[in-house]
Amino acid sequence: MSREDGDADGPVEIWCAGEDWCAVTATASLIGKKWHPVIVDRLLTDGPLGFNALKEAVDGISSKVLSDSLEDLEERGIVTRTVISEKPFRVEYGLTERGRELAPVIDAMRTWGRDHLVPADESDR
Amino acid sequence: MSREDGDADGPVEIWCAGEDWCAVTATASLIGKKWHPVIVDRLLTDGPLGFNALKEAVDGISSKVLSDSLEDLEERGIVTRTVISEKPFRVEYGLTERGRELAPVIDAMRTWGRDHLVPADESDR
DNA sequence: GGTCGCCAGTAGTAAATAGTTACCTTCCCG
DNA sequence: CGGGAAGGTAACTATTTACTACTGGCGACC
Repeated sequence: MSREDGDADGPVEIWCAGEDWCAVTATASLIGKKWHPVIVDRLLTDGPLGFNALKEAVDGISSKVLSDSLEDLEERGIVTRTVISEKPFRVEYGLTERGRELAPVIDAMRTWGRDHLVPADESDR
Repeated sequence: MSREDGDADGPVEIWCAGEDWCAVTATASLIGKKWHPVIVDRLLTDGPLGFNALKEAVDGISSKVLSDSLEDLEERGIVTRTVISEKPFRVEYGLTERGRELAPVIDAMRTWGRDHLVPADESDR
């Protein structure tokens, strides 16, 4: 199962049903997936990571979901998967340019979260 | 079923499992729901809307999903549901201050989408 | 040369989310 | 009175996402 990169070097084709193209809907279909933003965030912060290192970094995700998510993100040209060594089989996940440009989105999310959400155990209610 | 507003006037309590609080994960759990960003976008753009007007604006969503989404967003203090008139029963959905502050996130999403995604029918492949 | 643990995942299944179709109630208009 | 708009709900199906386990290669230790 060699994940084909296909159109990873051009804009991803997504059609937003309805009268006109909707960038918000399209973007939501990419990062509106619970774990995708965190994965991208960790890759932005901690640079290229191996599978298990990324799993640790994301903290709470399962192997399967991470695997599926990475496959999805790779297909969409956001994440790169590089085989570093064959014999002691090692891979590294990183971001494409397109992925790195998601930084403002992730950052806006973090800012909003910091301002409007609180950890449950710190609450005074 | 009077949707209780509860903690709509304070930060929502969400705990990000693991060693430290993660604002990105928490925010993703709120807006990482396919339609939530678009709903917020439309409310930001077109101001307060009635149920069916919002359904038209979002273009593609079903009554059920819109209903569920609005309930969810209301519980989290992002959307307000105001009964405008009782006898010819009319409601209006709008954004709270917290909801309005999602604007930068939505905007970043729209910008990214415009730069990196294209409508399917415009593609040359 | 066995077995411990690290690395990179799969398999199978459960739970959540989204979508479909149908239907309900109250008004207002003609 | 009949039909349409507003604002949904109910029941069911389909799809997606998530979780618990487990596999299998390789290297290091003993």
